[in-house]
Amino acid sequence: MRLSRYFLPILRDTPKEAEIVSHRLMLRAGMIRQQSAGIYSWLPLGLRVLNKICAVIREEQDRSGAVEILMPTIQSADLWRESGRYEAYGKEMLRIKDRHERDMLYGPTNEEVVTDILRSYVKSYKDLPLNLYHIQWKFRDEVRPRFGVMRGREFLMKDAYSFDVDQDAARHAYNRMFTAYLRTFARLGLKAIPMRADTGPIGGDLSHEFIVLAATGESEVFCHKDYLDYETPAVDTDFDSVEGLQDIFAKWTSLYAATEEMHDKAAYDAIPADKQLSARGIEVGHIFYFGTKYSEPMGATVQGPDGQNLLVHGGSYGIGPSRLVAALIEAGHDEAGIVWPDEIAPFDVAVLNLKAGDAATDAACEQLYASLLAKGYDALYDDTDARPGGKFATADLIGVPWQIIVGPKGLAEGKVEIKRRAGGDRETVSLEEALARFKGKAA
RNA sequence: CGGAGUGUGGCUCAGCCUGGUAGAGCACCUCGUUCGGGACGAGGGGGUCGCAGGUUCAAAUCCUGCCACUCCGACCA
Repeated sequence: MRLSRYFLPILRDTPKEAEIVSHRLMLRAGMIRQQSAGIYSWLPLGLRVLNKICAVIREEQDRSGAVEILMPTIQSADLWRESGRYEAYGKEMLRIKDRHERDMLYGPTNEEVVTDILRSYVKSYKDLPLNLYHIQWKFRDEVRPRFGVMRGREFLMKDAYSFDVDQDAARHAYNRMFTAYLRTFARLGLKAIPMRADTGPIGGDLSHEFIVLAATGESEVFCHKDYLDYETPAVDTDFDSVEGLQDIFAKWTSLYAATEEMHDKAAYDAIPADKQLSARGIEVGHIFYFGTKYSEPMGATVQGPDGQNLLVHGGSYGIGPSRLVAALIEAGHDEAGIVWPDEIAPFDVAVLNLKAGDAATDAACEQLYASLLAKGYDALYDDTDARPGGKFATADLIGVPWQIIVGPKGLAEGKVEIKRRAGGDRETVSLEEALARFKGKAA
């Protein structure tokens, strides 16, 4: 992308409403624009990051055996009356009427819709297990939205729904998502610790929140320090192995870890003092097993081998990609701006032309830029006539992991500079070497 | 929903107390000089002062009501 043709509205001043660092940086880097309390437009840079996060989530959901669908944002109140939640949900649910005065709502979650899909098509135990997920915008009319996209009213959510013939099978489905979540957050460069959680209005008796430790987290959390050193389940994890996944689950739940609501002071005090970890945390994922809570009132059954109708056992599993953008910034930033994990950065590499208009620097930059594109990189070419200092500041602010700095002085000796965003290490190399250094995105 | 604030050009803010017909910096446009860590000079464009009503010869400024947004708390798969 040529910066001169892109839409990147960088702000030099920090908008006054932003209190926490992720919100400030998202506004300054031109990633989002607030349209209303807790409701945001995603600008090109923000959308790139959001899409990259979704791509990682999709890969790990697919790997675990979940199947992607897409359900609507607007739902009929009738389904929610069936489950009993139309009355139970409260003012957080945005209720609307269509032109025929029919009660509709903007979905805060999708258990009812997905259960309706399941009961309509799935009639045999042979069709289970099944896990359907989608990535869709949700709306919850929070009393007090805050912290930018960290706690918005409208937010993107990946929600998966598992269906199984009995509790044991559902337990395995739960472990699959548990494992997929460990892998997803690790790939995003986050240390997310599963903690026993309250099940809230969704109900059920098995639930974990995945918490990222961050100074600006919304809740207080307590856990055993050893979790920080636990290894992420491998890429070749067998998601069909009941024992294998149960082992992973057992290991990752063996030590104490709880949020404030579930905190057991006695159990925490029993941890050796040097292993106690009390910190603030951001909830980035939440998984539930809720049994027949929805299948029973909504009549979702399959026929078993003996011809009997069995109520389907369900679970639901959520990750908030839009909140993750903020969580990643909270976890990765410095004075100059955002430091993304390489896989999530909006651009892989930037070419900074320090003197646009100079024939030699233009030619070298064009060559580098074309080469990077040909090798599959998301490359950003700053071909504007901005001051060099501004170019450095912009590239650092938006967090481009690799920056190739091309100016007339260095070029006179055939040299360019390669800078690593994280840590700021710089290296002067020949133009040829810079070209060779970036071998291809897959490599 | 309780408490506290804020609304003035795209952004950050001054002006309000003590009414007199709107300013600064950044950003933007033009020209020139520049260009290796957010340049400089000259010229220029852009504002229903959140909205409505009231007081007054006169309202960004005073009064009333409303709206929006922010922060603290309660709330929150």
